[in-house]
Amino acid sequence: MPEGHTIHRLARQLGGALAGRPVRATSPQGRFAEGAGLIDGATFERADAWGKYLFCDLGVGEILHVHLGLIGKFRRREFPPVEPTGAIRLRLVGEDTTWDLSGPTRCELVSPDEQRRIVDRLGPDPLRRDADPDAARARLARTERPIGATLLDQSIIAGIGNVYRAEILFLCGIHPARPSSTLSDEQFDDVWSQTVRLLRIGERSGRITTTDPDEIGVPRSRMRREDRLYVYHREHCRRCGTDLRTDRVGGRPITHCPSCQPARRSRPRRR
DNA sequence: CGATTATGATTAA
DNA sequence: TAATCCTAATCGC
Repeated sequence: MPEGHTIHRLARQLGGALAGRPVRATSPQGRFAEGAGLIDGATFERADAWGKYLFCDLGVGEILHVHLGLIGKFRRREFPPVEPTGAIRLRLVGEDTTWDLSGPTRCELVSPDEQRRIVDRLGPDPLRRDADPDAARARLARTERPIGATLLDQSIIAGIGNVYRAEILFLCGIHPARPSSTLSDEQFDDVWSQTVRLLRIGERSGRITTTDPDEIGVPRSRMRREDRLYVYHREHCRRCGTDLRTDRVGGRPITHCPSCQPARRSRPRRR
């Protein structure tokens, strides 16, 4: 679940459900008991997402920082709350909603200074209005690291994860091993605009869909799981049927289509 | 019932 | 690069 779109969606949902209202905070599992105690009874001011990082201001000075990592979930539960099942690090109960956080890599209270330090380490977030793609363009222009690796680097662009990087490179017709610095300006523009487009769809729908409904012949909302992606976790290219290839790039597996994303002479392949 | 897996990131080596 | 952390669903025996 958790790439940038998940966190932005979550920030919006938490804000919508809790902003301006008092919340009760507990740590049923016990591992965030102290922090929960400090925000218990406070008024939830706002939730904000930067890439995959979530910040909740409860007006107590320190700010709640949550990072879901690979397996974390922050789910809405039934109200009034019932005894949770499983390991719930943090439970927030508003006036009419219940939220359970499990499995985060980070759940902590940070000072505004620490928050600033975290955000300063991040590249532009394609889901934020103020995002400046030129900062990312400049970074990519001066590194030979493969584009497959730099797209995962949160200090260059914040919010892309393993599914989106594979799908973005597919849609742009770029081989994952291509040195970042060799992308043309047009290719960078294509990468950026596809990223913005796809993350927005993901934020709106709550799931990652990258395929074109017209190409699939089914509305996005009714697509089956195997129709939603072109290459990620697939054996054959959803567009051309070619046998896909999976390599390790940037320490994680990435699948690409040798036909749609040729290694050399690569050119964006448009529909 | 144990092993495996997952859309992440940091630390150690 | 590898080890490590966090949890729950799924799969094989």
